[in-house]
Amino acid sequence: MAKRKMSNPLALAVLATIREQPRHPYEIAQLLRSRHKEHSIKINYGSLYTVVQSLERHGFIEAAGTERDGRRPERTLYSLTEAGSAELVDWLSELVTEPVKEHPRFEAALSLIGVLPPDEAMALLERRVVAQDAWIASQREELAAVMESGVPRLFLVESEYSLDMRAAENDWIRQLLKEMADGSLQGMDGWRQYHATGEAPREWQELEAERQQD
Amino acid sequence: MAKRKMSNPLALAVLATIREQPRHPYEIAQLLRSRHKEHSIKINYGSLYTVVQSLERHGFIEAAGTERDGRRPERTLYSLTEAGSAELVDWLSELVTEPVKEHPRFEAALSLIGVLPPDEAMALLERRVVAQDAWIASQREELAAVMESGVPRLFLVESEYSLDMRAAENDWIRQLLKEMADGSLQGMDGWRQYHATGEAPREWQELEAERQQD
DNA sequence: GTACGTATACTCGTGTACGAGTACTTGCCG
DNA sequence: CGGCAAGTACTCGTACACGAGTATACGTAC
Repeated sequence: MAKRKMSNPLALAVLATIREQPRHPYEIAQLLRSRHKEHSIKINYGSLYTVVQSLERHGFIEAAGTERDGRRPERTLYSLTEAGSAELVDWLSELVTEPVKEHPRFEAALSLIGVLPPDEAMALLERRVVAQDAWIASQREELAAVMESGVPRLFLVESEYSLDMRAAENDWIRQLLKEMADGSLQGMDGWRQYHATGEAPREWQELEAERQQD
Repeated sequence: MAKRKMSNPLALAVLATIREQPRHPYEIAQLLRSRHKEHSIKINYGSLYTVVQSLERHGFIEAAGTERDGRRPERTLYSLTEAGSAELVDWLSELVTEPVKEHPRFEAALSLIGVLPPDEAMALLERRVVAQDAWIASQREELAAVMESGVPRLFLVESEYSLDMRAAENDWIRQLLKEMADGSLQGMDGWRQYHATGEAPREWQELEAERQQD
């Protein structure tokens, strides 16, 4: 499949808000923030204007005149083109359907965790769990308050998703810590030995040699 | 806390491999790939050389001479500096401890899912679940094979993490689909009405007006 | 009426990711 | 032994993210 012309999900959000009615960039940012979308989509002014220009260059939006509020600077209103409407639905459908390989920083950290001594690593993982439990609790309260105010859950699914995935991660880490502590995670002995002596266990070196043969 | 000088986790991986012994960039890429780190850390030649140059500029690594293999081009070996060693441990510790706000594309898609008609959205989510179940199953087999070959689980935790988080996401989506289907997800009626009439339900418009007052 | 803080609206220089390319060597197969 | 494909080693031009800044208007408080 051909690559998409746009890559930043902020572009998708811009298309979605313009689809409702023509808008100018600053207003789009305000609207996305008032809907608390900044938690799921990065919203920076620099990126926003770059994205708007790129959407226009690709024919997904077009200038639909200017307006002004009092004696403030004029601002350009953008409206959605037919191509833009199609791109919005097509790209959104693709993102809903196709899992994308992301590279979370925690996953990168896990892949290098052997660099840290075992006890140190476990202490840090415990701190992560505690910090994340606190964040999860406070976000659940905030979410409950927003639902209390009448916002339908349909508009909060991404926040629920984020929260539940963080909770799932913490469950996973607790299980990992348990297996590290009771030694059932294979490799714990070698890990300790490596940090005690500075030498990788012989069987690790042999494994590495084998893998580089592939 | 001051911002880090490096931002790309690939830099962390470079530091970790150079810490074992001095290496040249192309070899670092080969080594990371032989260890299957490309699943958790993006490895592109262009990025790699940029990251190596940046690490050198910040004093985390330094050129430690050149070598050549036959009549191939000479290549520069890099070794870790004391600052680099400290940065490796400090940055890795931070990534293990501190949850980072990421913006997965699926979360962005969820935040705009109302743009799609409900039945269409549900069908797409079902396809995602199916595709991801298949990926999870095939990755579990691959993981089992790698462990069968003797690689300790310590070197596979990031793959286990990735798999288990994908499985957790699928469980979450199945639950969401259930609540969408039985109507217990608040907002389903309004969502259907919106796509049937093209008009947002009155109570949604009133809510939005309130929220923009904040 | 003035001062000042906040809002509105946007820009630009810098840093960086990276894809596709370059140049040459080596090894394998016919 | 020669041709060719793959490997080795790296580069560069382009695209874009974005932080911190700019300029001006407006509203509030004294």
